[in-house]
Amino acid sequence: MPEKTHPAPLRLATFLPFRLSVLSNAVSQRIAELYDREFGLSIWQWRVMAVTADTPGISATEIGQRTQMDKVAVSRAVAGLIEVGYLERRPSTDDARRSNLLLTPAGIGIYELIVPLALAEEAQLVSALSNKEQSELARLMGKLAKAALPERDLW
Amino acid sequence: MPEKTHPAPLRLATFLPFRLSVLSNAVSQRIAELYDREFGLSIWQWRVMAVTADTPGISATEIGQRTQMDKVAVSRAVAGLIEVGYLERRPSTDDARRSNLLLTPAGIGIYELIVPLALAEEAQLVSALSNKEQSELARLMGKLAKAALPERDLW
DNA sequence: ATAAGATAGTTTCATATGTAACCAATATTG
DNA sequence: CAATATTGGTTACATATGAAACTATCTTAT
Repeated sequence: MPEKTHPAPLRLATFLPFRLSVLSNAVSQRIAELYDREFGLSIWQWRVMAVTADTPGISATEIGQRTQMDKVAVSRAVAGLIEVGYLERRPSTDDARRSNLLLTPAGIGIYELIVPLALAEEAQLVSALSNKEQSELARLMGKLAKAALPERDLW
Repeated sequence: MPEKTHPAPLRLATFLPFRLSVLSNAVSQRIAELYDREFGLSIWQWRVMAVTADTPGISATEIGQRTQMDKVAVSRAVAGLIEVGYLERRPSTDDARRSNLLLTPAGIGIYELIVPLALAEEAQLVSALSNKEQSELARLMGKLAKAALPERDLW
């Protein structure tokens, strides 16, 4: 006689999507608070600054790809940064739809202020892990990311 | 003569908070779409159902603790679930402020439909990892979580 | 050269979300 | 046993966010 089939167990606390979400939220919130409190920046604005610092003259679309932000979010973040004078928009000469985006000197100043704080925050976070564990985590996350969004290739 | 001090490098693509956020969002979005498309449920409603299934008679506050949702989010998710008939609210006899929450038979039915799908989604996600890698990931995430939110203890 | 897409980016609108104010009930304190 | 503080939970309001519509420019095909 067959056993009664038990419904498969699902404990939220061990369910990967849940754990990932909670962990990510906790981390994001911590650093978001830092950016906001100290510099009045949203996380989105910070991301835009980071890629723009890395690639001056980048376009909004490219920013979207690099940061995984949709174009509306990019548009808003860019507008806000221009508003406060951290970003400059230059019309592209060869395509009038595009703009080339650059950090202003003020933006660069802020950026260089934030970077060490952000890295320190990250360092504190991962300080619970050994170096080997850190790189292992990075590797596993990479694999997961590939499984979760095979279309886009990120890292 | 001292070297010019270079600003510390920060590449978004290797910055843990960023990677975590992108990965978590990608995963959450996939499963959110599943819950919504097939059952008209939000992720928050699903979480509430999951812990209520696990602990019938649970209170809203306890749900908040177990799911890391704030009380407003819990309130709204509960209201929605009652609305569609998946959840029942019973006034607690010993404390008139509390309610005891239970899945209705309909709610249980839906829950048992969702569980295998959710587990399958998770399984597909982690299928890129060996068993050893999976448990290692879980372990490392646990450590990180402890570092990121030492106050609350989750897992 | 021109019509029919496609692309870059912004604006609009509807919904989701978080914070603070709030109500009711219980617990605490003098 | 009042007065006060605390807790469980909801409501109201202000802001954030995403989808779709829109504008302007560029590309492609005829």
